[in-house]
Amino acid sequence: MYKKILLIDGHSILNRAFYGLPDLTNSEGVHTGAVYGFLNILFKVLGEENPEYLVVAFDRSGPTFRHGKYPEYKGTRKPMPAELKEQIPLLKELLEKMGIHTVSLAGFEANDILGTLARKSEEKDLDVTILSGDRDLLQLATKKTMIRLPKTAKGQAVIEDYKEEQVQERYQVTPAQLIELKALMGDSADNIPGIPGVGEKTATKLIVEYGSVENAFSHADEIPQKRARESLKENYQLAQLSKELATIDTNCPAAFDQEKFKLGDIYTKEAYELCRKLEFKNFLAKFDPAQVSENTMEQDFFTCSEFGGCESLFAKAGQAENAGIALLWDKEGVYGAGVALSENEIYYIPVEGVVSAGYLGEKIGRLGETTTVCAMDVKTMLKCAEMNPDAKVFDCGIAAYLLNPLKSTYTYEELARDYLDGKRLPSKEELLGKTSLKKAWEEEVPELSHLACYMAYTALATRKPLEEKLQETGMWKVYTEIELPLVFTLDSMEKWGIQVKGEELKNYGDKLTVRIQELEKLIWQQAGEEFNINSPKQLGVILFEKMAIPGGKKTKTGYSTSADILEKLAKENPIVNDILEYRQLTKLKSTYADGLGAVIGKDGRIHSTFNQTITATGRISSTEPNLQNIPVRMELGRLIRKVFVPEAGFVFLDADYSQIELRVLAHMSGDEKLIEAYREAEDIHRLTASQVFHIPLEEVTPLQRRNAKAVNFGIVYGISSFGLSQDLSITRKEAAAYIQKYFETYPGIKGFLEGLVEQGKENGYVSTMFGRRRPVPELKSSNFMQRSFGERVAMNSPIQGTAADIIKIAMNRVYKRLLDENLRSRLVLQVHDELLIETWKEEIPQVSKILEEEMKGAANLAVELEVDMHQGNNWYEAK
DNA sequence: ACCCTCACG
DNA sequence: ACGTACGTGAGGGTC
Repeated sequence: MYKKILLIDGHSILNRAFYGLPDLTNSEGVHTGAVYGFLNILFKVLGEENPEYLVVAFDRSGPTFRHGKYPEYKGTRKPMPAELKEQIPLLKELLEKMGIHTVSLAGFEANDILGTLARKSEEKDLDVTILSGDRDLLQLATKKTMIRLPKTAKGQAVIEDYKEEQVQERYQVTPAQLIELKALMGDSADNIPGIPGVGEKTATKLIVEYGSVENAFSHADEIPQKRARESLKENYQLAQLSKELATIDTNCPAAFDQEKFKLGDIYTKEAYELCRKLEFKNFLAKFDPAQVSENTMEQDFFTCSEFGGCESLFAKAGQAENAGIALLWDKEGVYGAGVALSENEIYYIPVEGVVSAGYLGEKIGRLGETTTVCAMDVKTMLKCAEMNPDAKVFDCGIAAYLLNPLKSTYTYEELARDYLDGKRLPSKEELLGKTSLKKAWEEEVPELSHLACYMAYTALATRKPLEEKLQETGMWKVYTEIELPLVFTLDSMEKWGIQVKGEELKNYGDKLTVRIQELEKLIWQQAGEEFNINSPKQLGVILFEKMAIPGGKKTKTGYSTSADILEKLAKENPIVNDILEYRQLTKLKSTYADGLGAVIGKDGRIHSTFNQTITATGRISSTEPNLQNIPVRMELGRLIRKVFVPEAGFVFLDADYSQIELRVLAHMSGDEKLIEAYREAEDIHRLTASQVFHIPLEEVTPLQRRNAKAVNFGIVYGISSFGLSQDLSITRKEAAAYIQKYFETYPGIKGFLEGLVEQGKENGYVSTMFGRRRPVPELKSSNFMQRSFGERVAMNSPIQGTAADIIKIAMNRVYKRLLDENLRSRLVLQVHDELLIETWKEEIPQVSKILEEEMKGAANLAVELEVDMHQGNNWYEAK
């Protein structure tokens, strides 16, 4: 049994992986799909071959010796897409971290390196396997050298293997004669010229017969095919050149260093870290050889369970400048806390006896008076630990969100990896698996204490690097002046919640049910059978197949039955109308009547969660339940708002910004005409119509106003003629004409939006007025769709984000004034451009003033910020 | 787990 | 030629 060397054609395999797989990115927008695919193939082959030695060869940029012979060599190649190009250094880094030797050589292609190393390996009596996607390498096949070509056959990844024998079978010639074939045929991919009039069949015949180009030429007169005969005579020199170009140089100066090629342990810690960063979840297990315990900090963890110990721990913490705090809790209770004072003073405090949840909450709350409490999620902590809005806190989750708002989670192990030099900590799942906190606490699972300690440590340790990054990126002010105070504002809103009349909500739901059942019968009758109307699949079949309504396919999974499609069919098909009504009612019933009913607390109020680290633009979001999408546009749905009521003695004051995004656009673009328009207009859409269509204000028709409004929206969304045409049901041409007219009317807008795209391309991110950033990795995509999306995002995010910044500032100010002025009124909801205050009746004038002042004064724009305000005895009336 | 649909700004 | 408006969350169906 001979020892084996595996030689890999790096670019070729990466290339294959890139085009064969969907273009994956990790949550930071780094393209990783090709590297992932490369690893997949690598592991498969390593498993099958079990080589002693391994080398990956790469092409080098710049001309090779072949260009010296033929400058047009490979001249027709398309440039590599940016998503692929950026993965090359990534792959090299990964290979290096796996201890795999890579080679490239100026003036030579990877093929030459592979050929040279293959021959040298054979001389040392090694078996050789070459892994590549490039068939040119088949010329290297021998009895000891096998070429493996990964292929996709019927959707399945398979590898074709070629030794000398298989080449002969497949091509009827020896491996070396493949060069002769190529010399005659040429190769359009490499831009190697062939002999005109000679294709694969003729070339094969000639080489089978004569063995080489030279011999064929010397017997040219004997060639029966006239065209080939004359062409070869005429182009003999060209064929010789092509042969030189096609020949892999097996004597290039690639060093054979057996020691370096030796395959060691590729499952290194460094490789593991990189795989984590790239989010190759499927490979992590492979790379994770007991490194957790090697990297453990657990010797520095202490448990502090006695009352006296806890007292002195918090006393000590109170002297420190910073303390990392992690509270372990869920809806059922508080189980313990982690307290980190330094790298080797990390404590776990289980809830037990006098060390109760209340005790811990109070201690942590107090701590914030003297020491900066660093935590992963301060708002959640505030649910147990009471703190004033002026308490000293640092929220690592929010800091990390600002630095990259595109991630879906901000867990401590990710923060440790990203901000503590790749430090690898075990995740909650790794520590506890699917065990609940409660169960782990009851059974005194030691990993529960580790979890608390790791979290507390990370919160403490990441503070400094996070703060530095925020300073560097110019987001420190956004963090300290907007986001951090907002934690307390939102916490207060969540705690107050909003009162909901459960009885009335139920009645509303029951009324819906009556009508829903009527509609159901009606629809089934018309369809001629009973089916699940809620199933788009079944509905599609009924409408477009059984009833043969013309409307056609849309999605890849079947027929589209979305409202905008159905609306077009409603006129001629009564069933469609009923379906639309049915849809509307079931939505109201399930999501709102039933959905909201299920989350009314024992206090008769709904306590939504306002998430501060979700959106890409800086908006907040609302969950469990979502109170930011309560119906308003349709009257029937709007009625739901009547069940949202203030407590006795209070009324609702609702204040919303008027067209805040358009005003932000006017300000940020500095477009004089639009700014001027806002200064004089009471109806901006109407004025836009008048200016864009060059007609007097009084003559603007409702349709023209509607169109202008749609264009105004479109501009904010990152206009495209297609999107506008869809919205207005007009042709793209017409839509494009509107846009053009708009830009002519407001010349500053066009330049501004283009500038945003430019900035996005140059910096990789766009920014709001206050410095909040949004990365836009899609701008670099070579895919038209993705790039266009990136452009729209670059245009929209600064506008939406600035509006979000402004209302956040207003919320903080309103919240602070309500506190400072000792008012009973309280902020209860935010819906992006709207604030709802549960207002003590006697305080109405004062609260109105506060809302007006703080909302208008939140930002100083070239255009006034306008606020509409209403009051009422429920949310319906107040809107 | 993922898609479709639809509620909001 | 590509096949879209920007930002969310929830419920139901399907696999």
